[in-house]
Amino acid sequence: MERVRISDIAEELGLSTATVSNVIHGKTRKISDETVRRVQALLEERQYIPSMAGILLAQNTSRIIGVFVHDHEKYEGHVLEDAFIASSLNALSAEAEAAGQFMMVKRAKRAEDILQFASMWNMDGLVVIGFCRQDYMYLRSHMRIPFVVYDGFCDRTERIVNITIDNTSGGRQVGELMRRLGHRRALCVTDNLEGVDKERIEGFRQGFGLGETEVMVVPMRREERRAYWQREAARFRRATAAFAVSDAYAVELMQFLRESGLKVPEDISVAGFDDTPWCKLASPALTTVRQDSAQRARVAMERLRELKTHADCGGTVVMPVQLVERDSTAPAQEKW
Amino acid sequence: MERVRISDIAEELGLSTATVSNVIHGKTRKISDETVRRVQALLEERQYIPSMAGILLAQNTSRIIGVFVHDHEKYEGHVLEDAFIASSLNALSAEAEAAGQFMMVKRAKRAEDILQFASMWNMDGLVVIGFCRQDYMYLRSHMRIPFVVYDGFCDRTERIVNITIDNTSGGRQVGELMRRLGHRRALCVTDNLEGVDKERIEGFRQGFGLGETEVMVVPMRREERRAYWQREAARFRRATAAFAVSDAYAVELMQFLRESGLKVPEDISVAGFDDTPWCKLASPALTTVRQDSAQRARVAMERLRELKTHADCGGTVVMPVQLVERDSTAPAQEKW
DNA sequence: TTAATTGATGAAAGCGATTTCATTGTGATA
DNA sequence: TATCACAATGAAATCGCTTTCATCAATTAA
Repeated sequence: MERVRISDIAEELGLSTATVSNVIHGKTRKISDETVRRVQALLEERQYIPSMAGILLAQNTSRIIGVFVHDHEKYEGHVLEDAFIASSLNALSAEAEAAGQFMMVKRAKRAEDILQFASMWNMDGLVVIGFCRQDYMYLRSHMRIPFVVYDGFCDRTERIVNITIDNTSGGRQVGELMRRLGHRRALCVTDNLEGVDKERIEGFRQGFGLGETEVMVVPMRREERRAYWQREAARFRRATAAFAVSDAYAVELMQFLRESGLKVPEDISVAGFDDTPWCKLASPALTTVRQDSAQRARVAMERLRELKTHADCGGTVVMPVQLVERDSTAPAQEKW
Repeated sequence: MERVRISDIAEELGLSTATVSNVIHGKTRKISDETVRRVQALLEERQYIPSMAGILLAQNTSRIIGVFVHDHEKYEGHVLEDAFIASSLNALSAEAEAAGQFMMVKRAKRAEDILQFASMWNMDGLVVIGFCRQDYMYLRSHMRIPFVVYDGFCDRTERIVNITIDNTSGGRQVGELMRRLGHRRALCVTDNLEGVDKERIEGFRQGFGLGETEVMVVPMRREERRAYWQREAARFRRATAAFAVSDAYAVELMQFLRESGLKVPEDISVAGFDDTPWCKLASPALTTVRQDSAQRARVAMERLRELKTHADCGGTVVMPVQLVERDSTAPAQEKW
C-alpha cells in the first residue's frame, strides 16, 4: 500500500539504485544474470510502480500528450460532447495507449492557457483542435513543445503541422451527387463563412456546377436557430437540395423541414458532413461525408513523434474523405 | 523559451529560493512588501511557469483527476464516443478546470491498469466508470487514492462511494406513462439483465403495473443486432409500447420499426433512456429519461474532495432523474 | 544594559528517479 | 609477479520545487 521506491528494492538486495534502475530499463550496462533475476523477482513481489514524479524530473520528459480543445462558445460549454471531438478524443486516446503515453484533455479558450499548461507538465506533444491561426502562430513562437493542429489553415512557410481533411473534395462530392440527381437550386447551411465550412461550401459549389446555390448562415446558438429556421422557411420552398456543413445541422434541418410539412427526400434532398454515428439512425438515414478520425489521430501522433527529432518540418496533411450516400438524397422533383 | 526556474528568479534578485517560493504561495511566512513586489514583478517579466515535476516530487500530490472508462467490448473500441460518456467527460473536465485540477483520461480494461496508472501519477482522485463491483473492491483494498464510482452497485458496508442515478424511478416513470396512455403489452429492449439496465426494466415493470411486459435481450454487437431485429420482428407486432434501456437502442429500434412498416408512435410507442442530444432530433422526437451528467460530475468531485479528509465514508448517492415526454409516445391503438 | 521577541531571510534536506563517473575484483597477458 | 582489460557494481550529482530549521538584525520588555 505504501509506495515502494527503487531505493527500497536496492536496499533490500544490498544493491545500489543505479543497478536497480538499470535492470528496469535494460541495456545500458552489463549486469549479471543472477542480479537481474533477483531484482526482477523483488520488483514483482513488492509490486514496484515507478513514480512519474521522479521520472519527470530526472529525464525531463513526461510522456503526456495534451489534447487541447477550443471551448468555443457555440458549444455552450459542451465541446467534448460534439460527435467529432468525442470521436477524436477516443482515437487519440487509443493511439496514446498504444504508444505507452498518457492523455491529458483540456478545454481551453486562449492560446496562453495551452502554453502554460503544456509547459508546466513538460508535455511530450500536443494536439490542438479548433483554435485559430493566430493562436497557432503564438504557440509556434513561444513554445518549444511539438504540436500538431487539426484543421489549421496554415501554409508551409508557417512551419506548423496541420492535419486536415479534404473539405473541398467532400463538398464537391456532395455537389456532384446533387447535380447528378437533377437538382438545380441548392441551399448551403452553415454558421460561418470561414475555415473548413467555407471550404466545404466552395467544394459544393464546384461540384454543383451551374446549379444555383444560396448560402444560409444560421445563428450558432440553438435557441436563436429555432426562430431563424422559421423566419427563413420560404427559402426552403425554393430549393430542392440542401447541404449542411455538419451532420448536426443537417439533422436539425431535416427535423425543421418535417415540421414545416416538407418531405425528405421527396421534396428536398439533404446532406450533411462528418458521418457521426447517429447519421444512419436518422430518418431518413442521412447522406453525408465520412471523415476517419482514427486515421487522423494516427497521423497526428506519427507527426508528433517526427517533430521530436526534426523540429522544423511544418506542412499540411490532407486526409481523404468519402461520400456516404444514404436515404436523405433522391432525384429532384420539379417544383413550381 | 528555455525554462525559467525559481532558482533563476532568486538568483537574479539576490534572494533564496525559499523566499521566492513563499511569495508564490503566500501566507506561510512574513515577507516584506518590497520583496514581494520585486519578486512578483520578475516572475511576471520572466514569465515563470512552475514545473509540475518539481511540485509533484516535493509535495507528493499531483492535482490530477483520473477518469477511467471501462473499455467494454460492446463499444468496439469507441467508448469515449458514447453520448453518456462524452457528456460525463465534458462535465468532469469542467469541474476539474474550475477546481484548478487536471484531467487525465484513460480507457482501461482491468482494475490493475487503473491501480498502476493512478499510483504512478500519484493522482489526487479517480472517477471510475463502467467497471464491475469486483474491480471496485480490488481498488478499495489495494489503493489508497480516493475514488468514486459511477453506477457501482455497492452497499454501504463496502465503503465505496458510488454515484448513481435513480434508474428504477426512471423506468417507473416510463412505465407509468405507457400505462396512462392505455398500453397493455410492452417490450423492454436491453442487452443484458444486470446493473442499471436491470433496474430500469424493473422500474418499468413497477410503473406499467398489470400490463404485460416481455424482455428482449439483444446482442451487443451491432452487426448481430441487425439480424436479431429481423428474426424477432413478430414480437413487435404484438406489443404497442417499447422501452429501450438506452436512447441508442431506442433510436435503432425506431429505425427498424419504420423499415418493417410500423409507425411510431401510431402503431407502437417507443421510449429511451439518457436524453442524449440527438433525442430531440430523432423523428419522431424521442420520449426519454433525462440524467444530468453535469450535476453528477459536480457531486463526484465534491465527494472526492471529502474523501481526502475523512477517508472511509462510503455510500451511494442517488441522483434524481426526469421523464422527458416527446413525440415517440402516444395513446395505444387497439391491435388484433 | 541585557535578554527576549519578532520580522525577514538564507541554507539545506528531501522528494524518486536517472546517469555520470569512480571503484572493485577477476582472469588473462607479458 | 606485475599489469591490464573488462565485467559488475557503487557513490554521488542532478532535476525543480517545498519546507524545516537556522540565522541575523532590529525592536521591545525587564
